Amino acid sequence: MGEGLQRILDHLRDCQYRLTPQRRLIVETLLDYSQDHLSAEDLYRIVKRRDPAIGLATVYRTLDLLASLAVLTKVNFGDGCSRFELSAAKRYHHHHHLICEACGVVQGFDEDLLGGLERTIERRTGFRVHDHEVKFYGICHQCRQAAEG
Amino acid sequence: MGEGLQRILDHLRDCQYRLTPQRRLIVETLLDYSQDHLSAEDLYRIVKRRDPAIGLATVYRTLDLLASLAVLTKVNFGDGCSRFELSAAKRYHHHHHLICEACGVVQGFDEDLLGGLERTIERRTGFRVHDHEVKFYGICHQCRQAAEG
DNA sequence: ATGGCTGCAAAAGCTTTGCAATACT
DNA sequence: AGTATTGCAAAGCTTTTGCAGCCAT
Repeated sequence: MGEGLQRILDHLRDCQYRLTPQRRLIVETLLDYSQDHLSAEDLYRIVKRRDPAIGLATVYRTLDLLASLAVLTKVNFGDGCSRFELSAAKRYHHHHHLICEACGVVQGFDEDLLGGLERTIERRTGFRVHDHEVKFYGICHQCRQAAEG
Repeated sequence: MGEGLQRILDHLRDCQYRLTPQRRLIVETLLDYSQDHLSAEDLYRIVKRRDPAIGLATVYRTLDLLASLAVLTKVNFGDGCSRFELSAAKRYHHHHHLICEACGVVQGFDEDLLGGLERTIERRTGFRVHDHEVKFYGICHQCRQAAEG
């Protein structure tokens, strides 16, 4: 079993939540697809292959639970549904997204874009910033080649 | 009549769209509330006070139209609906958002945070970036005072 | 036994669509 | 006349909720 999986399951237990087979399966699947940004529906379709009895509501409830424990982060790419990513992916606030307006692919991008800026903002606006999120919209390499070729 | 209003109406006409009373009312209202981030429902409630016959579908269709003409930009603050802002507010890519996690207020914020970065990203990832958007999550001044006071 | 969790189905939002009626050019 | 546009209602989607039954402690 992966170390990340064990850590998440321990965290669930520490917070007094039960480790049901459904929750375990959902967390495992999320880790299997850690590079993607799955929607609830995506995840449901995948876990249903392994446990046909699972219900969509359970998937939603588990995603909410994991988000409330900060295991997952909800992200919205404007395609009509919420998508989720492992919070581990954005440690240090250096995780951002490149969104291709042609094919819709979302690519993670890790770089300290705004280090030190949060304090400047607090001084100027009175907002105490906890987190930030940058989305870049453009055209990915492949779509550009397809358009030119 | 405001200059901004005239410019938008001209733009509509230039693109071969009709200037119906409903569209005119919606654009006027959007300009009146240019500081806010209205949802379709918000806007519907406001314009309905001036024209009780207007339909919600017309509001949605007009918002889509204005967004497709780049007059408006759709933004999502994770509250379950799309909100809109005048694109004029984010000329130069220097318009960002501060979102208070306590009271939900959204404050615009204009500063060149990422100038010059888009080329760096293109060199490193192959993405040609057209636009970007930064959201800062934190606690606003008032909520902090309320918590401390 | 108690309380958490599940699956189903229904309901709730937000948004889109089909269509007949209407208004504009 | 011809076509874009409207308003209504219905449908579509994602997400949430109520509830009876189930499972773990």
